[in-house]
Amino acid sequence: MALEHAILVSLLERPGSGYELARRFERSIGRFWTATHQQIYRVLKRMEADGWVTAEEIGQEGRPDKRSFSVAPAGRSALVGWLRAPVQPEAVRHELAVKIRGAAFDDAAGRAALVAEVERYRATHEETLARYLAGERRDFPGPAAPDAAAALQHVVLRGGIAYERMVLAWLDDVLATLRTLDH
Amino acid sequence: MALEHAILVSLLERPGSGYELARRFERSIGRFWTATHQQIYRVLKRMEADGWVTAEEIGQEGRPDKRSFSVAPAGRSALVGWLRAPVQPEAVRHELAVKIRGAAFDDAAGRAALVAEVERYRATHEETLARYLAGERRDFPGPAAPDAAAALQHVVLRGGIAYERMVLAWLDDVLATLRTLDH
DNA sequence: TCGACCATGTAACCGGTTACATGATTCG
DNA sequence: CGAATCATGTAACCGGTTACATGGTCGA
Repeated sequence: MALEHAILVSLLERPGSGYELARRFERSIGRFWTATHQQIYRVLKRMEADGWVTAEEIGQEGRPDKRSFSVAPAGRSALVGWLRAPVQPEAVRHELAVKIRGAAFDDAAGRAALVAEVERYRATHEETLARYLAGERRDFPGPAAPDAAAALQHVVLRGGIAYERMVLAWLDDVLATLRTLDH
Repeated sequence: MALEHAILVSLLERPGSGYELARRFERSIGRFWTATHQQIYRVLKRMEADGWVTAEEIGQEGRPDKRSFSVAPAGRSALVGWLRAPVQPEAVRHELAVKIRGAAFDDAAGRAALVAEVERYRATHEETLARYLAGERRDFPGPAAPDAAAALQHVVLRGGIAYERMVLAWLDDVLATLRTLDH
């Protein structure tokens, strides 16, 4: 249960509305923690009630009003407390790996369909990698990051890039293995 | 929702009781799909009611009886149907990445504690990699896998190994970055 | 005018986690 | 004699997903 903490980090990096948070979760934060806007609004409401965040009403012309959230002192100390707690081991859920082992119990036609599906899946990871690399060129062009927040954002992005490269290499291995079965 | 399917794959590879399944989820299957015994018993009950699996009562001397489950034809066709459906994109949940970005909002003492925590975390991944490599030497010593099921199990294991190596390299990057901040 | 985007929510459901429970055997 | 392992569950809770809802603006 760390959606609260992911939201706190994002709001400390820059205050914003629930909608803006949802968009950040689609982009940068979503690399390592996913959340839908419904979930974000619900958690934000609880965090506001607990005094972790405060909202500022911003009237906009030609746009619906938005409520911009900032982290309150209580939220900041809740985050620091969590930061210093032990890291929980990740719960892995990799559907494709289940399908690959399951392919042993399908016929050649089914395996051919899986090859096509893995190729499609591989293309989405190729796109993700390209997006990360473009983001890296845009946000971290210099030799070293200027401040702590940027340096840490960069190392997390490098983790995403390393993950995507690993997945692509593994998917090539998977495709070669699947193709060998029905040569 | 694919715990059913992970169970079907495991039971097709070898029939077994709920307890045995739970142990397999701790070991091999747990690499890419985690489940507790409570969850497994619940799902198994539903699968039995749906006719996806059948149970055989096995009386054991000096041990409680066990119910060994096998995949029924309906379960097999349910699995094949699922195998041919598109792969859902993975939902990533990486708590450590949230903490690393959060470290920008803690002080030097907090970051030092995080360094120690990352080192501990790194050691657990080192152990996991060693376990995978030992399993690979034990189960796949030859040059090529004899049958489809083994070849596919091996490629999934290679994925686990590649993942662990990537994580270890990234954690070294993280540690170097954290140490640079407070030089 | 129609689709895309801005902006914020409610409600129902379901799967996963945590806590609790039982009872036998084997081994040090 | 106590800890670990075998073996199977129930119950409560909570977080995440899916579906539904509203209403305005901007650009093609």
